[in-house]
Amino acid sequence: MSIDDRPERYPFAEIEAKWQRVWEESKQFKAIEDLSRPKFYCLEMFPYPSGRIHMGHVRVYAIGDLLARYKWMRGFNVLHPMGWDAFGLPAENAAIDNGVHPAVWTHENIANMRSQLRRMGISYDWDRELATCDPAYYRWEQLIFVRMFERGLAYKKRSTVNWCPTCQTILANEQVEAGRCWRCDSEVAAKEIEGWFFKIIDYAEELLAWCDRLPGWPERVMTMQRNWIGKSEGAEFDLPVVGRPGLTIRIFTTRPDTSFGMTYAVLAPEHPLVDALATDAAARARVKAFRQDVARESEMERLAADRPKRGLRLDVKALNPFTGQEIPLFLADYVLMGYGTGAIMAVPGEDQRDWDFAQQHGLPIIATVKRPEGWEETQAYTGDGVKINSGFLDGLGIAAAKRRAIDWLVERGLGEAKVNYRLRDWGISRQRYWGAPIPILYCASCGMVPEREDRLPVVLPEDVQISGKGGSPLADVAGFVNAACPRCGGRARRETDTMDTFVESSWYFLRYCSPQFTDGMFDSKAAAYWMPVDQYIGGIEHAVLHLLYARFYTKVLRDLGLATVDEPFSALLSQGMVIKDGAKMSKSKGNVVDPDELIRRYGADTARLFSLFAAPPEKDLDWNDRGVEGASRFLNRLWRFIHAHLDELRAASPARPAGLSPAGRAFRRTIQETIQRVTTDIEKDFHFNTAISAVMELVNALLEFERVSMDAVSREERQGLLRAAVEATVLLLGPVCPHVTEELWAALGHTESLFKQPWPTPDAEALRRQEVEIVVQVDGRVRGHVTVDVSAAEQEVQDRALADAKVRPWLSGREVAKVVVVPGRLVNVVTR
RNA sequence: GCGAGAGUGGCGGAACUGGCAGACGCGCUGGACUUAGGAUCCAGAGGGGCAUCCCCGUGGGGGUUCAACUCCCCCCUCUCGCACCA
Repeated sequence: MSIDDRPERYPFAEIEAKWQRVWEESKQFKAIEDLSRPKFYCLEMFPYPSGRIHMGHVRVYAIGDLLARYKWMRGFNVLHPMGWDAFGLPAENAAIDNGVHPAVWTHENIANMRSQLRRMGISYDWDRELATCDPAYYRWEQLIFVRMFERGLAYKKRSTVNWCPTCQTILANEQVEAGRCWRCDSEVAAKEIEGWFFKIIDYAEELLAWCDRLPGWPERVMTMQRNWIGKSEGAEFDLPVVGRPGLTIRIFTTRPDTSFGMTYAVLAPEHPLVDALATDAAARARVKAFRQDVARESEMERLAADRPKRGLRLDVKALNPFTGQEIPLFLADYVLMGYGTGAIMAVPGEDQRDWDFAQQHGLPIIATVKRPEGWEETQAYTGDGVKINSGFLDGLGIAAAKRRAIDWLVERGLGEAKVNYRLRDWGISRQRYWGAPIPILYCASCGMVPEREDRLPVVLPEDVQISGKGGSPLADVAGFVNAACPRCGGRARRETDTMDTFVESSWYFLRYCSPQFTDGMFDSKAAAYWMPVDQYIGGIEHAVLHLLYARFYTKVLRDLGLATVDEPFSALLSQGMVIKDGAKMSKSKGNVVDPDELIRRYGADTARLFSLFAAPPEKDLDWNDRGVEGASRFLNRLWRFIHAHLDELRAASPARPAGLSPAGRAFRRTIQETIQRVTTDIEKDFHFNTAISAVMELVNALLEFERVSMDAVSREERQGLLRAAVEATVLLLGPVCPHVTEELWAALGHTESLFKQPWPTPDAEALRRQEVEIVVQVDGRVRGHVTVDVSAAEQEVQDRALADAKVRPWLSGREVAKVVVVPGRLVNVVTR
């Protein structure tokens, strides 16, 4: 007999389909702007329509729905939308593999995933659904691109970029993980190419500053963003090249105080000045060979930071402006062209990398900071101390010496204070088809010209051959490429790169505020009402990718006069991965759980219950099929109980708080305590797992009370309390298991939806205890328990504890040195 | 290497502000019901000592305290992020 045929199971399939239909037909979760009510914008990261939802989706959408429904019940006007991050490479790959057009493939996948999500019974306002591949969506992104272009925030440059040979496109820095493509894991190569960039560096300072002003974000994510932005303060100044008047090398340092210890200087191998410095043919040949060497190596093995540093000594020397001494110049692979000025002063005494290099090349090392007592010169010293061997800086501390050194440079016109960021501008050009076209044209007479706003959108043509063989597929579409110049009307060529799909996901949360708006990106009134997102939920993998881009784009939109918020997401919940057997679910490992199968066998409510119960949301969730059984058993038990007692429950009148039996009073307190616990678990730190375990305890107590109360208490009291407990259980469990609870709510005789009920609040009177159990310890070990009146004086509690029969033997023959009384908790008797 | 986080039963995980470690669930053991049990119900259960009772236990070592999973110091292990960023 198969599991599915068990007659004991409640009819979840029927119930779930029924309530999904009811909610949809009544448009129960439709969000309408209403200034008289507090709003709550609950958003989960929208999915890429890959074809099927996976367990990670089940988890994140279960979390989001719990919060959304909870907030509904708390009286908030909730916006809870869903849509599709619909542009992207997999659609193109599917086209290459199966000959299906990316648009067709994408729309089929959306239809399939939409129906899967509907079967989960999530409280979305489906009327706000959007897909980013819709021209009605990306036209606004193109408009913003034009505005950014006009302000210099979008620009084109030739540069060395990250090239994914498999995806055949540029990647942004954020999309390279340890030298590999974030999507396909191929090794990324350096390639010199022209591409479009967004000037995110202009916002580096503000993005960093707000990292301290978003208390609703996990510290972990903020730390990652701070590190990614990588602000460093220091100075930039010129080193004159000896014997070459007018020729100087600009360097950046965070330690201008160590300038007197500069014993050589280093340029990045690709530094543009190298050609001017290597004058004769032999020197040029050496430089060329060295560059090739470095290029080959850095492609092969750049992961090991501790590999030996390679260097090439140039024939020319530079001048240390602080000491007036000549110092050798090197090319070395440990200096990067992409950071600072691509050249450094080397201070081996106080920088470990310079120290390593100096050791390998026999270069002098000078200490410019006094070492602590017992310091052995086996490595660079990077700690604090007093300046030595540093001319006018001697005797100063490091911080003061930095300021003095910068002043000195400024006075002589040699340099200035400078702030650098690790963050680079966001490369958004993709040499691929399935993305939003960049609305730029190239005209022989006018040059680079943005498309006229009244001609937007630049629609992505559908009749395209996708071969996957390099180059932008759009370049082969004559009808797309050849166009009239927006300025002079002459012949022009369209840009054939498309935008990074992270651009679409950088503003979809704004579009949800007014998804059908046709006069602009979004209706500013609607956005002013709904924004910012009050709770954003998504995976940690976007800690710097999407979450940094979205913050940047929101600030750009604000500065363009569109958005009214500084930050898009007030609070962020980063949920952990779903793993099984200790590993991330993947086809190759054969440990994939299919949500469809799960819902078919157990129902959506069970799938949601287990997803929320098995682990707190920020931790990885270890999927366990037996655990799902347990969740299912719990719902069945509740279902059976309510149906077995339906007549009693329906007939019951609320238990009167006064005149309850002691057992009844205790049970009533359990109910109220559960309400309290569940509420704080949800509100305080999203600990849904403990909230659910509290409800499970209530159900256990309910079954127990049902067993023992038959003879112990009056019929009226029993039925009233059973009803109170059952109603609390159903209400508290509603946001977790909405279908079965809605059905049970109706079965109890209610005619209005469970999700229109106010969230229960605990009765303070019932929570109050008359007696408390006090732990009695002797020398820190539990030896007994006494029950005392809550109002008992400390002395009385102490006397009772010392008199307790279990405690007394531990005191005989010992002298009581001290008694610690913690009111309401414990007594600790310290003996000598 | 730098930065962040985490180490608690056989497993997932609880434990408020320092106050009974192991809630809840899984698995396990025993029992009931049953033709049957992979359903359901009841009971048990960190490890050890025949045991009402006691000892030992939150990665390891030290410390503070009447009292430490929780606070402080040192060490070990694991996960994640960055990876020569001057």
